[in-house]
Amino acid sequence: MATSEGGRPRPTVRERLQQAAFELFDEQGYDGTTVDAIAERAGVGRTTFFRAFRSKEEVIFPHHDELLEQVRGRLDAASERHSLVAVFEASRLVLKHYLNEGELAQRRYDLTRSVPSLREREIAGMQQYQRAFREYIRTWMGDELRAELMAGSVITAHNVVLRRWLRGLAEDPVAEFDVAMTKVVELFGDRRGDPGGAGGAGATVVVVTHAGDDPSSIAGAVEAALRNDLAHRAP
Amino acid sequence: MATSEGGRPRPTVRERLQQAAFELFDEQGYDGTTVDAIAERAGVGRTTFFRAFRSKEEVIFPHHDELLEQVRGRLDAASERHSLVAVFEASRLVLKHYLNEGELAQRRYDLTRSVPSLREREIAGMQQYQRAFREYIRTWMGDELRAELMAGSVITAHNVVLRRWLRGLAEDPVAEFDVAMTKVVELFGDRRGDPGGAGGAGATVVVVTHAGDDPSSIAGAVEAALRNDLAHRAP
DNA sequence: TCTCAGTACGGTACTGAGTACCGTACACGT
DNA sequence: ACGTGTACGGTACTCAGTACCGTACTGAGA
Repeated sequence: MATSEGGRPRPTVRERLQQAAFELFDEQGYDGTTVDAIAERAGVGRTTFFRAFRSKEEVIFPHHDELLEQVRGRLDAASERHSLVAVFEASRLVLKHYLNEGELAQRRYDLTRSVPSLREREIAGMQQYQRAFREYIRTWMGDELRAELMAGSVITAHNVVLRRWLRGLAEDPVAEFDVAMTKVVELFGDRRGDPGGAGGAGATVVVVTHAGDDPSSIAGAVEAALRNDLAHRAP
Repeated sequence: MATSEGGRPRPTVRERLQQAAFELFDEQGYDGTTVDAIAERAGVGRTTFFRAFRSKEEVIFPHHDELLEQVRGRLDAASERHSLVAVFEASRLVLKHYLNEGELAQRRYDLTRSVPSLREREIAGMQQYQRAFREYIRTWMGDELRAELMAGSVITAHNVVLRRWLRGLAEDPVAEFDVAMTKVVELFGDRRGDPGGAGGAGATVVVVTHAGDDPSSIAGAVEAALRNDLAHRAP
């Protein structure tokens, strides 16, 4: 259902609302657009809008809750032996989600940069990921402060790469993500005599975190990551 | 003005509103309290409330803007030679602000833990400090990612100590702050061959960051910091 | 075909935050 | 006494979000 048998799939109410909303945001700005106007352009009633989206902001952050659940699931499913890899895979999950959103992510980025309330919302959302990471990391790492610092660093590294991609500065964001995560590992996993340390660091981890992906892409990603890494290392 | 000559200083409208607001928050919760109710209990009109506070949330985060300005000022005033110390002093400024707030900080903490919208607000506020740190650090440190990670870590370390104090777990939060910042320095300032590195690490920095404080308290703080540090270091 | 239940939708009315505007009282300096 | 600024209260408005009700469509079973 929601797609008639014949021609192109008929957009759902939710999709029509989202389309109308972003059109109006472009034309009049976020604050200048009322929910009534969105519903009217989508050809539905105001009530229907609030049935499709819990709030006006949720039009812009549509799949946040599901993604958060996926992240938690990925972390919970990980065995204790591969905790660090689990954190990487989970944060990579977030990055890939944004990459898949494509244009929507870009438009949201523009909006969050210009509308303070949306920026707050986005930050708060990121904090939820950080919270998930933090709680998970703390279970395997004794040090509370250290776990907190690492969780924050994972999120930060993710955000740096994501922002670069959103600004069109990153040709291969996934490779950059691996480089960034490698730096995080160098920071946290490469300690002197620390017990409970996270094992090896550097390019090895890059390969491991690619485990769930298409094998043919691994070689290229590693190559790009190493090239990037070397460029940063010794100038 | 605003204090009559004679007995105790007459509370300003702003103070009366804040008092009334927190009373009602305790009695009925944040969402269950309307601005009308706050104004009524304070004995003023609704309009006056919005003249004293820009929003209902601002009753709970009253001096945020000023503090942010102080942080920016402290960073801008720092000479390039002591960048790391400037970051520490600025983040210490934030911590001390909360410590000085005393009971208000505790009540806000309780509220932010139970009301999601307030938690978002608090997180967004912290992000502004992080932004100030990030932009400052990036000017002296070439590496964007590294600056971002460090700024995030400074904020995180601050928050960990602050939360411990708010939960009544920290006897000497300032000393714990110094320990936490020392760990951050170990993480970021103690690199192998990195140029632009942040010089020495460890307890030395603790002394330096105390430069602006009462000299008599330095000895005790250093002693406490070292004791704490040793307890964490070799168990 | 009729009926019944579930669902999806629209409409109305309400609460509450935040804004704009106007009127007024009470401080001052002259 | 006379303006003048300022602080305050009141009214009326916009808009997000909620609650509730009525109705049209749909599909299963008799």
